Amino acid sequence: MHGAGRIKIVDVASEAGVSVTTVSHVLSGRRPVSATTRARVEDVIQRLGYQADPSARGLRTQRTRTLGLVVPDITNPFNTAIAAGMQEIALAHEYLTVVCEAPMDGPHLPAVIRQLVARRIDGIVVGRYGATRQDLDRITASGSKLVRLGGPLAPGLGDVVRAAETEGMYDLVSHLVGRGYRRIAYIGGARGVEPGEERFVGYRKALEAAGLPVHQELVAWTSFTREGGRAGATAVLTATEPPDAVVCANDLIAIGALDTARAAGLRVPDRVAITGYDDIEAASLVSPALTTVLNPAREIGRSAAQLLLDRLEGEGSGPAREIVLAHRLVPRESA
Amino acid sequence: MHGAGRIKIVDVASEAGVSVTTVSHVLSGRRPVSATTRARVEDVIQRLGYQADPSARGLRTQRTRTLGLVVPDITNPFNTAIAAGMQEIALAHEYLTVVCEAPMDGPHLPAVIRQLVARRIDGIVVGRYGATRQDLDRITASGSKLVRLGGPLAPGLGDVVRAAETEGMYDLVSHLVGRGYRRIAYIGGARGVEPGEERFVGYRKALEAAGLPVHQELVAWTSFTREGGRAGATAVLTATEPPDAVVCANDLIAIGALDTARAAGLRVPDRVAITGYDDIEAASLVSPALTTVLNPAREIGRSAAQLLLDRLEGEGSGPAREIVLAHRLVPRESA
DNA sequence: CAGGTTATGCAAAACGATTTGGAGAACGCG
DNA sequence: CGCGTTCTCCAAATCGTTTTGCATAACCTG
Repeated sequence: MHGAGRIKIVDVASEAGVSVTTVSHVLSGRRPVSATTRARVEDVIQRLGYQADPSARGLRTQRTRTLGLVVPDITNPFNTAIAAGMQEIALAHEYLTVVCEAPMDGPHLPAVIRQLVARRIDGIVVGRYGATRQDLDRITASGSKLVRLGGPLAPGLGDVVRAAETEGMYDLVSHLVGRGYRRIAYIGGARGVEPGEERFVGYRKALEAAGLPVHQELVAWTSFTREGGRAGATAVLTATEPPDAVVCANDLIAIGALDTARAAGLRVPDRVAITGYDDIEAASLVSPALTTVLNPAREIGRSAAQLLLDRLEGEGSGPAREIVLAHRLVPRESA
Repeated sequence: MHGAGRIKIVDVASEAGVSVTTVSHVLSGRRPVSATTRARVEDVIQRLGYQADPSARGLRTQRTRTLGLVVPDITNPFNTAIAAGMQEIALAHEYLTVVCEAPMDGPHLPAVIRQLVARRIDGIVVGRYGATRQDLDRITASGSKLVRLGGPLAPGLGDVVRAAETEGMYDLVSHLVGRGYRRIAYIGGARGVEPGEERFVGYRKALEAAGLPVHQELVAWTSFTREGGRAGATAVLTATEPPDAVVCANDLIAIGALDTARAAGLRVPDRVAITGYDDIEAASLVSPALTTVLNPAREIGRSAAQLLLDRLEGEGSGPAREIVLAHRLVPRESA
């Protein structure tokens, strides 16, 4: 019924003919143990399948060997790819990863952070959204290590991992220029939303570098949805001198733009090229398949976990660090 | 730095002028406490923001107040929707949810299960895939509660939650019949894979019920991919007497079938209707948008968590239970 | 071989909660 | 008023580790 006789460290000790102290030391390596003793103990551990009780260990060490990830939407594949990356690194170090959903609407974030802190989660990765200074402070004040996904690098707010949005868009637009496109329009999502702004900067810089002007009538701001893409595309495609390419701030917008182009009878990419950003699954499933840019989400997760583990296993303090990861261009049919 | 002075139960006790025992009792309600004392203690708890240390509590109670979900692919939105549903219920009971990825290839599953069991996770939900009897036994033997997503209801193997695949497909095909389609083809994924087989049964039964024959030349078996859909559609659409509708075992197959139809110049749904199954995000993004069936993943997660909590908080034993959830037809443009 | 290191292992004290056997107070009843 | 019940609350034991102060044993070094 109730796990009958789960073996404990004293069982291992007596079976191996040593004290529990010694077993603990071969486990942690905090004090030297002779090679022969160590071998005997390890053999017994193996044979009995001993695993330290995490609660007992946690009580003593004040550590849970657990990493947390907080995201606004757990069903978004980006976020889960980040989680998968974290788990990959964490499991190798015998850490568990818990991913928590804290939707943007309402005060979910503080509540979830409180939960994680109360649980003594060793390291917490906070996704990119409205985390207040107070929320983040609560994490660091509790002794948990913090990594943010994006945002400025500030002392006392943990390390940062982010993707090179600006550079990714720069590469994409340069790619289009290289393929001969000259009048390149831009459809952005809502103004002022961080990743979107950075992408727009990349767009401007790429045009600049190619000696092309930024036509005001060729940039439209809408929302990060398919509907927004439709609206933006109508605006941009009806310009007095229409564009030969439309780059969109994300894939959903691009799919909307595809709708408008199809409705208008414009063949893609022959008459007009359309590109997305993020490489969501649907990007490769629509037709023509979208040329887009891949967000290195899994790699972001790996890096974040590694940063946390460095702080936890190695020196806890030290200056805040930032890791910037490159995006990857994914050329497909739509350009 | 290190959480400075986290308050413990003795702090609460002294502040409230009672013993720690009393505080514990008002927390657990295992022994009566006078109304006035209870009020005073609860007030102090509130004011000081006391939260019991989970390790200490876990050490004593042998419980972690944590639920686990094991899935083959964490980036699959189905699986994360299940996780979201679990978390919704779990959080309300102050339980945490951890979701672990154990890919199908290789012996990941036993390793992950070992991890969870070693961590004393109170309840574990195992997704639908090759879990051996031995894997599952390890869970129940450890004292953790088990819920499986699909599979037969067997004593000693925990409770089961599953979606009504057969009925879902039955409804879909009946829907087509109701709209006047008569020669309805079927493209299945690999033979012998459980959910696929059940869906095929639903297809057969629906035709039967409508008094329509199952034409052998109108059913094709391929793989659960877009490529499979293309191949299956070519086979089925070139039958001597072509179908007026093609139902596919999942959305990816349907998207592939859409490709073939488009390539052959067959307008959808005018010349031929095409339907999917699962309602992945892309189903609504392709054009024409796919008529499909929604897998109640979030609801599955909720039910699974509820089953576990029932066992954990209420009576632990009792006969194995099974919850079957209905699918929901999502009519869109492709039919 | 004396004296000083270094290796090795033990016993006991934490860690912070829950739970149990009782002690003392309050109360009802004859 | 005496006695038994019921309310309250307390002190102490317990959960399974890690860690620290010591006691040996083993090993150099001159």
